[in-house]
Amino acid sequence: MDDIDRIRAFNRFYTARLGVMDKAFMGSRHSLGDIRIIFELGQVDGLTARDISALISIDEGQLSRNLAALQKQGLVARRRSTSDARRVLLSLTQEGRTLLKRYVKEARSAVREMTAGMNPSQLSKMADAMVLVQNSITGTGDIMLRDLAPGDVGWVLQRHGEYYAQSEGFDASFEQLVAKILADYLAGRDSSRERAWIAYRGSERLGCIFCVRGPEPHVAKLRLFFVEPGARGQKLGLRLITECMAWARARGYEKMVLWTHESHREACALYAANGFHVTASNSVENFGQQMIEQHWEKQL
Amino acid sequence: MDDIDRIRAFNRFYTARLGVMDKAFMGSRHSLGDIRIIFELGQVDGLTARDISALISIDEGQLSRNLAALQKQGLVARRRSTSDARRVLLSLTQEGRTLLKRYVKEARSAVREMTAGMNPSQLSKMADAMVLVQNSITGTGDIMLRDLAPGDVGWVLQRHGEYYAQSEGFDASFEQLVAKILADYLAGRDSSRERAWIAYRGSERLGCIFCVRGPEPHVAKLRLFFVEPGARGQKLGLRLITECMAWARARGYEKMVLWTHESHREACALYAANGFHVTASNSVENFGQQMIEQHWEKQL
DNA sequence: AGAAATACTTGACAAAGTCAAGCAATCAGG
DNA sequence: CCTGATTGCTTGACTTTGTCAAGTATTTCT
Repeated sequence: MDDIDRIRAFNRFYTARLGVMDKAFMGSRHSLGDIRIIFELGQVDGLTARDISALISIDEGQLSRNLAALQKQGLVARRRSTSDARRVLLSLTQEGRTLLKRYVKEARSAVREMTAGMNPSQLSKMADAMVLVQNSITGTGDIMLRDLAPGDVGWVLQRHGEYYAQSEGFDASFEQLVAKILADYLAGRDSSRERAWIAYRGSERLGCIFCVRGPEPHVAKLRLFFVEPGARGQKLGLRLITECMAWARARGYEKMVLWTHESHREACALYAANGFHVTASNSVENFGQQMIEQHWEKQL
Repeated sequence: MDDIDRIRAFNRFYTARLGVMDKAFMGSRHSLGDIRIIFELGQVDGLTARDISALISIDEGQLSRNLAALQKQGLVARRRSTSDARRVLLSLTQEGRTLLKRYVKEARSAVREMTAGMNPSQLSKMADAMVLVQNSITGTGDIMLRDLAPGDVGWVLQRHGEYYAQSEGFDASFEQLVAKILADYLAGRDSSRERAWIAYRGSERLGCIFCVRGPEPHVAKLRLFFVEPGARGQKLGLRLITECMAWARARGYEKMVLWTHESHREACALYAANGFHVTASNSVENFGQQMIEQHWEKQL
């Protein structure tokens, strides 16, 4: 069962689920169409008929009739636009607003019923997953950077371990090295000269980079640079490196060094594009793999 | 915007999305209802009309007419059950199967279109999230245990850091301690006397427990016991502890000790229920909090 | 054997969806 | 400022889908 099939299975499942929840409105004197119209008007005042038909994909003819009925019931007010007499600006009347409130309540309790039996943390995990689905499809949501927060260190370790095991076949000794780097960072951090950034969107972590003291006082070391595969192609790596270099420069460092492997093509390309150059390169066996390690540096 | 609202927002969003994807079938000579019937029959042969009406929530009268039409088109075969002459067993004809294949193809390409612009890892992340939503609602999926795999150590650190910071206000020194425990475990592990378990469901990690060497050779130490809040109430904690104790016993340990805090009520209750008793208890300040630490032990 | 339940089918309507035509207001270009 | 095109909405005519109740044949229960 590949991803496409999993998505199709979800679609089928959720179609049925939505059908069940829509039944919550049965018994009210309004159809689902009417209710959607009321919801839309509740969110934005002064929509035109065309706006609504585009928003909820309803036929304009149908909508026209629905609106006529809602107006007759005293729920919706129509007034001609003064600037363009073709348009009819729609809004909910006071009565309409009251009804909307009742429908919102019913919708919420339908959701609550669907999620009965879930504990609060399960519930917000599910809501997180839904937001992720929504953002994946619409491609929205802003990526931001922050300093380390609880759980971040573990995430850095987890993703380095997982990702490099999967993509380059690194063995457990790599995870061990990362664990040591992180433990050292946490234990003996000089906060004026060292810091880390986590890139995140909502509650999802998308990348990281660390700036730590190098071998000499005026030299900074870039470490643990990582961008989630799913978040690549959005210049996030560039953003992290830029941020890291700017911070190091501001703290008085004069040079920045880093250690990596030739096989990390994407990262190396970024380093090169940002003015780093290779100072040493030799073939070694590390983490159970034959590889070419590289030392890079750049004057800040 | 609370969880319920986020779920409602998702419902609205996904209703529209499903509507768009259903348009993929427009132009075929079948309605959505017909297509659903064909899909169901494609999955299971020999369904009765009632089965289908229950599966896809369609009125029996409607279904009866749909089936009559599909039979007339030579896509569906109806035969009376020999054991119960009221029932009509339905199945796809060869022609029906061919058509189904075409529709599956169209459905898959509609999904692909919806997810165009996503890279493969984003796509499977989204599919994972969908499976999580589905499992959250249906409550299904088996929880299993395994030894550490890449990424697990980081997850243990991440969740300990996050969870205790949030629930008990522990500061970063706790994360540091956990990092050290894990780094030590990875660096100097005696695999015949020490091991760890991760509880997981699908690609989601739900809990962990570690068994390591204690102060004396015949004494085992239980550490880093954790169950995701969202996975509690399913006896998973008990399962982890039982597994851990059984393993320690089998490895020749005679006693098991552990260190915890009184505030971890749920865990303490589990320890007590499994024959542990408190051997020492004193008030200390740890991780930025005033707390009562406890030493527990149990003869294996 | 007779009442009740089950598995459909049919008829009669109501509701929702679709399509094209129509009307008034506005815009764009000479 | 005149004219054809476009926009925003409405209306009519029609098809499709959804709903409810009643009907038939069969089976189950007692």
